[in-house]
Amino acid sequence: MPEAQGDTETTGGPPRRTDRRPTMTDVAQRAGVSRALVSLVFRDAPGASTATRERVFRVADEIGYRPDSAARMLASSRSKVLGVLLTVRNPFHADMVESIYPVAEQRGYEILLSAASPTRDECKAVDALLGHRCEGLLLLGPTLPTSYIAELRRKLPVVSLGRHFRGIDVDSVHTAEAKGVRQAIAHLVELGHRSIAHIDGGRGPGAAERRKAYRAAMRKHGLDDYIRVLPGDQTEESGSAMAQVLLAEREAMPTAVLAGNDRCALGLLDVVWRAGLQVPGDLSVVGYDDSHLAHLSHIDLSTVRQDPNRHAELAVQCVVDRLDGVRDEAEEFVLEPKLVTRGTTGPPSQSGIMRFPSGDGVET
Amino acid sequence: MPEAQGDTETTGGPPRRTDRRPTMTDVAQRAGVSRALVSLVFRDAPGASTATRERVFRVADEIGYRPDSAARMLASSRSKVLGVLLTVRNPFHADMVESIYPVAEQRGYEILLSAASPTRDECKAVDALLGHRCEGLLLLGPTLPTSYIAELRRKLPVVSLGRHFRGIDVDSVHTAEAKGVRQAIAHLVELGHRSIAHIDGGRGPGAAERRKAYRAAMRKHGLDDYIRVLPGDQTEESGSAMAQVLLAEREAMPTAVLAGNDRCALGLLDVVWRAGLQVPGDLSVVGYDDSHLAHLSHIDLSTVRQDPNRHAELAVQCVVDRLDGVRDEAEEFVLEPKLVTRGTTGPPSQSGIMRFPSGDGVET
DNA sequence: CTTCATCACTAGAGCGCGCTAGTAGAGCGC
DNA sequence: GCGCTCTACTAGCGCGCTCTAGTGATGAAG
Repeated sequence: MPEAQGDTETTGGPPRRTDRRPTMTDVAQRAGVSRALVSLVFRDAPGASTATRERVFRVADEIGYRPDSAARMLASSRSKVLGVLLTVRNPFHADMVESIYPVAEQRGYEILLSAASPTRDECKAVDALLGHRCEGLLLLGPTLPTSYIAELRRKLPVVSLGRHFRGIDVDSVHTAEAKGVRQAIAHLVELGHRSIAHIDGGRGPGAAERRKAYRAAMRKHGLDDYIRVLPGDQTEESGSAMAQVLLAEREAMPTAVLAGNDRCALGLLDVVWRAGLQVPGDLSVVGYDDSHLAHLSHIDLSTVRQDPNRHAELAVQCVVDRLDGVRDEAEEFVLEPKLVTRGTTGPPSQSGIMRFPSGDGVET
Repeated sequence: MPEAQGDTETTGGPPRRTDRRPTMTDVAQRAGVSRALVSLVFRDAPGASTATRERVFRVADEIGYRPDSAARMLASSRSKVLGVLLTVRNPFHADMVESIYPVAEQRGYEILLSAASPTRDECKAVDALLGHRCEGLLLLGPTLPTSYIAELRRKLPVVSLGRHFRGIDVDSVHTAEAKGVRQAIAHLVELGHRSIAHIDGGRGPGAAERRKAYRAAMRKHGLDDYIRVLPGDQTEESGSAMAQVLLAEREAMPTAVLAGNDRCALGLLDVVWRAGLQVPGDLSVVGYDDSHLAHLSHIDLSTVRQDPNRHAELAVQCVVDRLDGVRDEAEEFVLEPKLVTRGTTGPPSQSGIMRFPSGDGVET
């Protein structure tokens, strides 16, 4: 049977798909040049006159030609694609993704997203990226084991955002967690807080460092006795659960909490607000990340800013440099965090319940 | 300078990247069969003995072979890839993405994610997907103009989730918005509410229908005089902004609010809780979507459930059917919404005075 | 015996592009 | 005329795979 491959004018063919996608050959024919020339033009390579260049673009536009990235990457054995592993529910990841797109584009790379979720583990998500010929991988707060990352790294450049892997040849971009935590604690202490608890981030990126830094900072301020790490996991759930725990303590409750991240802080805030406490009067709360949730006006969360844009920039540059063979040894970019004081921190209330027994060694 | 590129067998090549990726030919050679046979095995096509099949898989595993999807889609002119357009910040989209992955996989399709954001409009995101040879498109709550969608549809099967486009040959999967709204209003009325406001979703998916249904439902219950649509846009911001507006009204404040979606409800709740009001006593709140945010234990939001899993299933099936040529005319899948009553709805408190205990807890 | 179907496998032509090597023609100096 | 360079273009191979059209080997039917 004759198979009329519908082109510009439909030919009432079999119940097949829509129009055949135009190829470079179509453009070449219509523009009266060779296929190679069209290729030149689309790669923005030298060797075509301005007039021809324009004509080619015009014709391409007319017939709706769009370079086929599959063929392109096959032929060039360069895909110009970077894979991004993210957790789809994480707002800070969302922030970074938004920053990654423009940076990658500027460097001439496309971005492929692959989401990990409860039902789709990170390995699987990474596999999908590899199958699509990514040249490099940006892993957002990966929880993959070090050995797996090392294995990955043998295949392609990998950069981990928000988590540093020591001992293996993998680049990383993360914040100087300790510094951020120190700033947060210093801020709270300056406001007059002494009983400052920390909700831990569990196995989450940066959690271990934050925990450690919290303890150190508290000690530095002579608040050893107030050190209190509550278990958590960087989700709203853990924030609200810990809020319940704290509320149950009433008078013994800390006057400030450093949450494991913004999500955790939000969970906590919701419960605290709901219980009728004043923030920051009855409880000051500091988050971590400064994800877009934090600066919603009604939340107005004091938090430690991790610049997603800068993360993105460095990470993309990292991978691209590796691909260009500019660099050979692992690099660790440590970004300066910055405490952003908003509305959830303030002096502990003077008028309410006296939380601290005055005159037993605690300075005021 | 000599560049020892540590791989298994160094070939002192140019300062190139890591190990060459193994190809089908490598597997074939090592397994002592033809390339075509390996192809057969990996496509799970008939024509290979079980023994050979196993051997091929074993060898492939040994050398770390992974089919190259670029080459595959080029050769087959079937990419087996579906593109998903999402807004990376939208939690309901996150829910749907999570559901789409397994469903697509089961149908033998891969998923490519492309995120729209304030700095990357939907057109651009769609373009990226097209460049990657997606065979079909799932658009999550698209805000693209109808004409653009129609144009897209001429190139490939498209299904819109959460929004219906009338008059064009595009499939859609969405909830019977009116029904959900009716359930919500009926629930509130039954609890004794009369003054029920609605925060509008602006141009968001389903917003127009919900608005209309809200008005109709209120009228049905004889509450014409209480009809009140507050402007909004399905974000936390609009929820909190409207909460401020309502709080300022004190005694005149409605006793219940139907928010444009869950995010909006959350923004509203935060402000209301913070102001010291009791939910649901002083104000009942109903969301829309039942995104994962809604059932966080501390939020415990009454909301109208839109089943993301079912959305995903139908949408994928929709596109796949089109690709298989099973169907030819546009189809509209309307899903049953289901009111989920949780902790944010209850009878209104008897006296309006109760709602503002101290008389100056709220700034105006 | 021949014929034919079936099974297990192979040869080889593309898919749409990138890219190297090459060509035609113009311009220029001698 | 010659050779030379430079610009503007083209021919055609091959990236890693799929897929049609085969090939030989085996066994059953005639």
